[in-house]
Amino acid sequence: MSPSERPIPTTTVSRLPLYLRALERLLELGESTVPSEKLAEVAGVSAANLRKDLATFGSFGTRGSGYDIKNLKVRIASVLGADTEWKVAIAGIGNLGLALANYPILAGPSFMVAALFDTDNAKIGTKILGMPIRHIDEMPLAVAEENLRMGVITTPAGVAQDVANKMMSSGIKSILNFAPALILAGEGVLVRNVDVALHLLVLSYHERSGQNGTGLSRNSGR
Amino acid sequence: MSPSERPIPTTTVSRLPLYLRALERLLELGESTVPSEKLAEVAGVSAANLRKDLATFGSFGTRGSGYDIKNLKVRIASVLGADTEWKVAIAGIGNLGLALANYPILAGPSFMVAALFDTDNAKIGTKILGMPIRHIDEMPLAVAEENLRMGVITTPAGVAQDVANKMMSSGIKSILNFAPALILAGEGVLVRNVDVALHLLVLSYHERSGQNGTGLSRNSGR
DNA sequence: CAATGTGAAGACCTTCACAGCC
DNA sequence: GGCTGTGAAGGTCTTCACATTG
Repeated sequence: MSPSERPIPTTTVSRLPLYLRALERLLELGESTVPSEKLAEVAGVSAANLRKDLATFGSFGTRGSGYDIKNLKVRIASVLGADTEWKVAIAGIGNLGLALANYPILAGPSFMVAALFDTDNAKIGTKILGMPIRHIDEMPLAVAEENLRMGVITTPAGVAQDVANKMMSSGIKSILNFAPALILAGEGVLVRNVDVALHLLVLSYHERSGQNGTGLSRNSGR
Repeated sequence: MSPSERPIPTTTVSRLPLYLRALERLLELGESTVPSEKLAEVAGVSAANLRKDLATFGSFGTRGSGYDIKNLKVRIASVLGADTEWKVAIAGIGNLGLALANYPILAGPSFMVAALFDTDNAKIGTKILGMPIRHIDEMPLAVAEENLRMGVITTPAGVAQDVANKMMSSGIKSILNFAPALILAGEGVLVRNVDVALHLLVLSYHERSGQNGTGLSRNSGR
């Protein structure tokens, strides 16, 4: 448990998960070592950018041969906190909430869906994956008792801010918001918006104004 | 149909949908005009940033009173192409694909789910929202015949690139990828990754390294 | 000799601050 | 007077290019 490294630029942080993915793919392909050029290509960034990113928290390449994949993977995972298991709460158990509760990655080593909340009395008490759907008013207690650290909002837009407020006042500082609504976050709280409509509008601009993409895939990060 | 304005920086494009959202909220509140200061606050950006963004494609504020909300909304919608209806195809009709097919925004004025694809014979032929689930091999034909312009990938990671390739070779140039996989895009193709795991990893870093957020909500864009 | 790590340069983006307009 | 639109300044991020190292 490395407590706190030197602060890393947000642009870099948003690319680290990409590198993790790329490293995983390379491992699957049976590689054990990789030069920045290749890793950058798989991740969809420039080699210089990749090296600068890695340099912000250490230097663990070998000149002449590149990076040891397993080693780098462990290192990045540690920086990101992916070596810990974070307990995630989902609020709003409709189609999307259900889909996410069953999402494979959320069942991976780093994240675990540990609580489900809704306000619909017809749903409360029902069990999903062995977990009962609880009323959202029970959130403060549940967060404290079960050490829930992240919240996912999959409610309708109208109540998204209320739900976010409830999460924040319960002590949750990291929120992933799927509701098509702008969320005002409190001090020290990080909200990542995964707003499908917003993404589609960016794609819409791309369609409207002809092809101007570089061909590289970009993440919603930032 | 304004054909092609002067190119707009991607950072600006990724904020325009936020402004659209903010303007909608202000309209609901009964406002009809708004100064940059207020609009920026609702959208979660700085006032100067907002004004610079708008300046990239025109100038339609009124000094002394601000912006006419309806007018600005129409203007931004036009720049983004949100005044057109884009037909969206969804590939991978599992929990997540189903949830998105039923997603309210996709039923809004700008986007319309017009085709569903899968490879599971048990699902093919089944109707969702009146639409049959078709085999993914029918995609090239469907894209051409029905003028599908955007693709949403909600398949397992393992086949995501194959599905993306199929979309691209069918002529789709705008892809929203929900699969936890890196997608290599062709020339002129824009892929937006909505990778839940990637977002959670960024949140994980935030948790790990203590509160360093500004309190402002940021979108996945870029 | 191949490939990293990194100053320096360059590109891009945001903020500042104010002239100009309603 | 209030507020936009915008040059100029300030920051931040990315790319370049190369000295350095295994």
